[in-house]
Amino acid sequence: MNKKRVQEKIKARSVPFSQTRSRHASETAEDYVEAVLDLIDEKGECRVLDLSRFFNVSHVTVSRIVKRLNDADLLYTQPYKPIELTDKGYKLAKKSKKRHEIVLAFLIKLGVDKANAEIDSEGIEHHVSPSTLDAMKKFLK
Amino acid sequence: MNKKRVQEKIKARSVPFSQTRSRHASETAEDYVEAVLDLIDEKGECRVLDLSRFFNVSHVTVSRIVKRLNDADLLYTQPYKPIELTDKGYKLAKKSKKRHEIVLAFLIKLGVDKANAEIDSEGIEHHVSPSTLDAMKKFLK
DNA sequence: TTATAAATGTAGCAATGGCTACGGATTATG
DNA sequence: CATAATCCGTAGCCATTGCTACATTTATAA
Repeated sequence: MNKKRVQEKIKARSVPFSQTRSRHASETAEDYVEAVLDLIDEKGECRVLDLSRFFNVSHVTVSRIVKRLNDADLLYTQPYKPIELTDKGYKLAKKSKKRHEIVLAFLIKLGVDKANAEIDSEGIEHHVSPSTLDAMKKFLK
Repeated sequence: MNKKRVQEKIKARSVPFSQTRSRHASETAEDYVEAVLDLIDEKGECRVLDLSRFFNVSHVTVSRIVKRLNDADLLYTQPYKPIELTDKGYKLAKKSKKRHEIVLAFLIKLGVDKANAEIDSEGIEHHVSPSTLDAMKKFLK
């Protein structure tokens, strides 16, 4: 096999990595809108400090990310006020939450203990294609 | 429920996120040593440009990461020379590769098409606890 | 109402992982 | 062996996500 051909073969294997990188980019947004949805559900409103506790990061980290997601029209925030979801953010949150629940239920049905299933599902949910999600749903039935 | 109790409840849910963040930190290292192992296997040696093609990133990105992994004693590199794995790097690579293969085989057996299984397994493999990996192995039998 | 506590914002630092542009080193080829 | 092609290093930019320290705003309580 000549050199060019080898290089093309190597390049061809890069697709999963490019995809994974692009999924990483949306992870934060998905986690945050999902958390906002949960927190509003559970305590009536969502504050910067609630998110900071929820993710176990400093309030500064949260506040910066919230600002960005506000600019991305995923949530709505004003200084010293509770955080709310936009329509776009709400839809994304619902979708992420659903996917997260399916992955968690899937792992548990697969035989994983609850503690590990909760940890792993959080990492895995962002890397599940519609095709894999379907397969998990079928397995659950 | 009083305020303190609510805050503790929220904080308790942060564990999966902390875990996921710490797993993210080792993702790059695992991907790189695994790639080095594969590339040495396939073309006899591993060069910066091979990795750059493999991951579809610039050679600069690769070169910086390679330097860091060299400092972390995972691989061995000298200017303008091929990259080799240290013992520590080799062990990590073998372990990652094995885990990656199991996740991929698992997804395929679950009914996911090969293309999506390859993409998803790359993202998922870094978020699979030993417990989940065991469950996948059992499913494969 | 005023003092304190709690919540949030801002400034600024570090590490990581993207990039382009440029130049030096090495290898291949005529 | 000289020149071209390829490989790789360095400088320096950006975005993201951590952090501490300090300032400001809002809420609570004396």
